[in-house]
Amino acid sequence: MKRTRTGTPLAGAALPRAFFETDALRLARRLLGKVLVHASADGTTACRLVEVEAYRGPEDRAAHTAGGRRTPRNEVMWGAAGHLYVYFVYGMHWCANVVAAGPGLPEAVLLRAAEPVAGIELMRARRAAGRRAGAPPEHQLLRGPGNLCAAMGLDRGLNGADLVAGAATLRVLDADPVPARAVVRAPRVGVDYAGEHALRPWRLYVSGSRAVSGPRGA
DNA sequence: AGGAAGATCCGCT
DNA sequence: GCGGATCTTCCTG
Repeated sequence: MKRTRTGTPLAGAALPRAFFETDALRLARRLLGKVLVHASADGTTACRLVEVEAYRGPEDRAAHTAGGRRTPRNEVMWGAAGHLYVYFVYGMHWCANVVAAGPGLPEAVLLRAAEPVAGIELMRARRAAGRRAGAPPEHQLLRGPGNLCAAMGLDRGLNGADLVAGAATLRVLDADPVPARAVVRAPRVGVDYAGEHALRPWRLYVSGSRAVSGPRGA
């Protein structure tokens, strides 16, 4: 079994469809600590999820599907659970979500931050591409949704990709769950436009992880 | 057809 | 803490 220096195993079983078929808030909680693996042509990268956010269907004004809006961009959110929803923001960043719930229920979990588990050199190379900034320390390679996508090589080509069946390009591997005492719930980041919905504590992160982005209050 | 806003990141003050 | 970069998507007219 391959282990990293943080001790996270890269040998967990790929999680089945049923794991994803629940509402986004529950899925967000379940995803903490799990390992996302991307086997690309350039090599394999894997990371342990430490920060996620739930986006919950038509009623959630912070979600792309607020008010039941269904567009080409958010189409994947309306489909079956266990697929990847990737979109482009601010003219330069990709963001990746795991689709939750079932067809017709547009819920998803935004992947905000993770710790490197495998393929760290490839992550560094991807982060360095098209950038003039110096090399970030290891714990910042996957810090923030845009950085996570960059390091993991997630972009438009993976929008709609199945995390459970079909080509095994992307998988979520089982790993030790994060104990309740280590889970912090906080308001979501960057959704001030959603009014009072922005205050809902649907951002979950692992207490103490240096990879967590944004405000890290007690 | 046009324009405004965006689930961000980085560097500088 | 603030603003600039940068461009797709979606809504309006």
